[in-house]
Amino acid sequence: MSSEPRLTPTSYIVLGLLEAAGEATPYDLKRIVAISLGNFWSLPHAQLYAEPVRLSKGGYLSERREEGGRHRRYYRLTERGKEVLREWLAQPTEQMAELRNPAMLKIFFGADPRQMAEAQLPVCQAKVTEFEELERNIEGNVPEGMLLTLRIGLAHQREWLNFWSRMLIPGPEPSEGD
Amino acid sequence: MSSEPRLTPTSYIVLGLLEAAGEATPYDLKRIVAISLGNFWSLPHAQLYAEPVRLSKGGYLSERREEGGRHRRYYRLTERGKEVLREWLAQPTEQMAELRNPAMLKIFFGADPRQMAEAQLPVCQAKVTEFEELERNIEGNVPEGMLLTLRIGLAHQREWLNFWSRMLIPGPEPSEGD
DNA sequence: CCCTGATGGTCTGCTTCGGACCGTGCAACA
DNA sequence: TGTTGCACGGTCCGAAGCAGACCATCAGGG
Repeated sequence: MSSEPRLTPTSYIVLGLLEAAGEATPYDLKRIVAISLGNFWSLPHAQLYAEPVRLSKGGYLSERREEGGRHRRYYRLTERGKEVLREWLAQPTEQMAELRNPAMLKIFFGADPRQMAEAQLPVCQAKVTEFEELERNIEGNVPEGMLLTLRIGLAHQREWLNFWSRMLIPGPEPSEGD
Repeated sequence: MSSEPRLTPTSYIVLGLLEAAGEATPYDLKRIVAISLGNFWSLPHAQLYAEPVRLSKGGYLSERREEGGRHRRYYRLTERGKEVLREWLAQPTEQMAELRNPAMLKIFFGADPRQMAEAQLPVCQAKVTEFEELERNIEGNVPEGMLLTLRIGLAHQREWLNFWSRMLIPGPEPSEGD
């Protein structure tokens, strides 16, 4: 009864989504991810097809197949699945996020911050706006946790916006030669 | 120069580090990463051994081997390596960072924010302190880009600190004793 | 001279990534 | 009324990244 396949973050994402959805196909999961979780934890859609297979084998999910044209797979949590999800949720973690921004990496190695800012600012601004709208739309009719994640996401996005904006302020000459 | 291996972020990290270092062994790179870049873009040390091999094959690095006991490999940028690095640095990118904080993921799926905050706060606080010290120590004697990345890293870390602190403020009761 | 621990390096198995590619059915339109 | 195109739903694969066990060299002290 111990670890058959080990459970990774991806596993818990699938479990978590299925708990909320009740029963769903990978395609459903894919769409849900696209409008929610994907904002801060993206994954290739192929994993949402592969992972449930692994989880079924481990007894965490039950599977039901459609007979008709597209043999859709419907997945649902088993008791065991619910249990491991509950345990995971109750287990605090000290792991922290990394920044991993490609533009930042370039700056670290000496790229021109202004040039990066010019590319980053528009997308960054768009993200902020998007998140703000999203927040307004979901406030009140969505679990508290999702709101919190959106808010912290927004806070970070604003921090980036701030950073990139500052890069563009025509400040003390970018001294070519000193 | 046939079958080029494609250049990934990891590749550019190695190239970038080598440009600064001149010549270095993977072990050198590993130590450099540990105290600088690793703060916001970590990688398993094994990659710092594997990647230079790939890069050498592609003609981006030259390799010199020690004769003695540990056949250390010393790497150095070739002209070609310098060139692709320069190109990469000059190329702005719109890609943005993801948040990917495991604690946040749990909260998204309904975990108790306070409980997570209790685990996150101490490490988070420690990071902030560490970064602040680091900033004081390197200010002035390090390339501008590295300072900038440290500063934005610090800003984000503070944002997290803020977030987790707020979670702990004894606010509208979620029942404490159950 | 052996033990221990730091230094320096290799290997392996699995997960994740990215994207190409494949059927099915519907809808536009010639 | 067929054909074409495209959105939907899904599969597959190779390459890159991750985690961590493990190995090999060397120095110093008992």
